[in-house]
Amino acid sequence: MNGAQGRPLRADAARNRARLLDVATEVFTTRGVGVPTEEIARAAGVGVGTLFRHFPTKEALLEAVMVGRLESIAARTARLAAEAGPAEAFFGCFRLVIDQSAGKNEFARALAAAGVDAHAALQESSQVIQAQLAELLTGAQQAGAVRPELGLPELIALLVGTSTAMEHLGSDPAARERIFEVVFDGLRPR
Amino acid sequence: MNGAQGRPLRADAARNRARLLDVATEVFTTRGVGVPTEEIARAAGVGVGTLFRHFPTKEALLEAVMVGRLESIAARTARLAAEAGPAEAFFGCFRLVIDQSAGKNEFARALAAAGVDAHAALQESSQVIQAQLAELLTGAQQAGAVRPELGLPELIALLVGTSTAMEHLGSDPAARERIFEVVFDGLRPR
DNA sequence: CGATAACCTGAGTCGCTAGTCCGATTCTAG
DNA sequence: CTAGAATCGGACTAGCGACTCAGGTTATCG
Repeated sequence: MNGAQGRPLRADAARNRARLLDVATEVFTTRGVGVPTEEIARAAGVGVGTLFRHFPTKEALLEAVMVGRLESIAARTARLAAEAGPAEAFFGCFRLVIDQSAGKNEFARALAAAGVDAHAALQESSQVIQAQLAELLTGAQQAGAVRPELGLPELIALLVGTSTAMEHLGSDPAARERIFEVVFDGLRPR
Repeated sequence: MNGAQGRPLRADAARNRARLLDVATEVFTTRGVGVPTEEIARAAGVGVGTLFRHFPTKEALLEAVMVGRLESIAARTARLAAEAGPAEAFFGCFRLVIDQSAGKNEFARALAAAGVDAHAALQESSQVIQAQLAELLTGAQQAGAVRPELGLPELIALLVGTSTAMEHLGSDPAARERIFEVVFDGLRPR
């Protein structure tokens, strides 16, 4: 994550940075991006100054959190894609992305709203995932498991949409499953 | 909307109120709820004082905008439901709600975030629509056009999700149509 | 065990925005 | 046309939250 630029962080600094990221991920995900920075600093047991030393901007903190989540998703997706046939891999990854994306939509909005559409680091991880998704999609399409007329933009829109639908459903597992059935059946060829 | 309480508004006051609502609807929908109140007042050609005279709170303004949109949707839904068979009515209203809901999701969030979940006026219009949707749903299910295991919560989640998916697609009509096909096919019985 | 550079702290600054207040400005009844 | 009540305008206040800085603290190296 921290590309090991220049010199290594001092031990306590590295600890604080990691703690900050953990807490921020937790807080932003469960309570939204509107939570004040000071509260995150307190929850991590450091002063605001420390937070801003590591992440010069609230936006930078959001971005770091986002990159972490994206990288985690990319890793799991890669593993899953290697272990299953085209159809299972595709639908399995669809589920995975949805399950891992609680609150992620709000992040993306906040970042998009705050100036540049997406910074370099973000765009990179994002493109890794998009490439994976594209490959899964064409694989599943060639296997006859997904409608051939769909492209990557539609897939992404459906992922975001399904994620939002799940957020509005609370955590009733049966209802979630019904949503998955609707979407998956709709994705299959006529 | 303004339930004709007490005395009628003075002519200029009524004009200003309507203008304010129009502008707010436009601005909030296209640029999000973060736009400062003062900007809305200026765009409507009045001072902030006037805005706050008519809507004592920014939240109240949001709510008024929301109620207006909900009422408009409810009216169109009712018309459409009366003029078509169960299946056409159901799918037609689904489209209608999606088309009319640009930016509405953000409203709902903002309101939910700002204190009480939904105020009286909002809840009323919202329940009108929910009742309509419930009726359309069971009608379509009895006609065998929609999977019988789906309930109103799932339908609403799908509406919100589809709306979000559309937002992420820009305005490419062909792609929008493909999303509709996926969702509609998924809604039909196995 | 110092010496020193890196790091931490948190009160304070700055900018932004929701909401107030009252003199100035219409509208409308008669 | 005129009184006067309703309405308007927009400078002003209050409060919040992102970000800074002048010390005090601590890891690390020789």
